[in-house]
Amino acid sequence: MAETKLHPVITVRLYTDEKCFGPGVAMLLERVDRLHSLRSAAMDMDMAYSKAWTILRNAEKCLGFKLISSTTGGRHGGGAVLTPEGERMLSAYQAFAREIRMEGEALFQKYFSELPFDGEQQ
Amino acid sequence: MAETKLHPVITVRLYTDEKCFGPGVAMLLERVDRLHSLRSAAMDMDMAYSKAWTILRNAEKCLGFKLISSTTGGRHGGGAVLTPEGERMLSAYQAFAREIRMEGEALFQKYFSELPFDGEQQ
DNA sequence: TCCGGTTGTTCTGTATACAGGATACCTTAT
DNA sequence: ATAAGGTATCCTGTATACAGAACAACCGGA
Repeated sequence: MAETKLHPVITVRLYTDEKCFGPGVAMLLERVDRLHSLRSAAMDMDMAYSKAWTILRNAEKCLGFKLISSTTGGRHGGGAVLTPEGERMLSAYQAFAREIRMEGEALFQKYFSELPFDGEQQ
Repeated sequence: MAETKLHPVITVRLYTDEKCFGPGVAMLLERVDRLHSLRSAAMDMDMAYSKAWTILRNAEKCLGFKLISSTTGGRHGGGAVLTPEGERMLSAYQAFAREIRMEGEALFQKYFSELPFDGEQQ
């Protein structure tokens, strides 16, 4: 019945009082860094611009500093790039999440390898 | 503005094709183990019995084996206890999640300690 | 002076999640 | 018999999340 083997999915979020940084913000920042536009970033994730904007605004408000720097108008209508703090935030989060997930794979073996999760006994 | 310091929250879920085991199921199982009743477990979590039942049913269907063993009727109306597989699943998940979270605390220090997340520069 | 393409912001309709009710069944004790 | 209390299941109203529309502001270039 199980086409894919049982495997762990580890989600990393950063909180203060409320949730302020998670996979969604990280994906957005990564795309803003690449595409220099919040609109393009949202489109690339099949996400409404308004939602992307709300997510980022909330993260910034909660963290207390700006993650992206935007300009409106001009040659191509404007755009957005990461602030220095946004860049550091993103790379720290990505490295952190990657290492945690690696650790997770190893620990999963440790705790779930000898369990009877192959014999489907219903 | 940030009353609580920035800190990581790490969520561990187990998937096959779909999500089948996460913090919710684990909390339910822990309470079933303690209270010998799914109804009491749900009440203890301020969760509707029907939702608890649905969550467990889904987890069992997805994993391919039963997590709890129920009896109906009798002296106290019936009850539920963990199957041997349910017990092993629960303790493996709890140990796994605990160790991942410990690891997460340490890695958070490593990646986020020297970052300028104290000076709120707006 | 208008056009183009982006940001900033709000609003609305909808889809999904969830709480809680309603009902049937089950078995021991009274 | 019947009461009691839990399991098993479905159904419904609501609340939250989200997609997408709508519109103003902005500014370099034609």
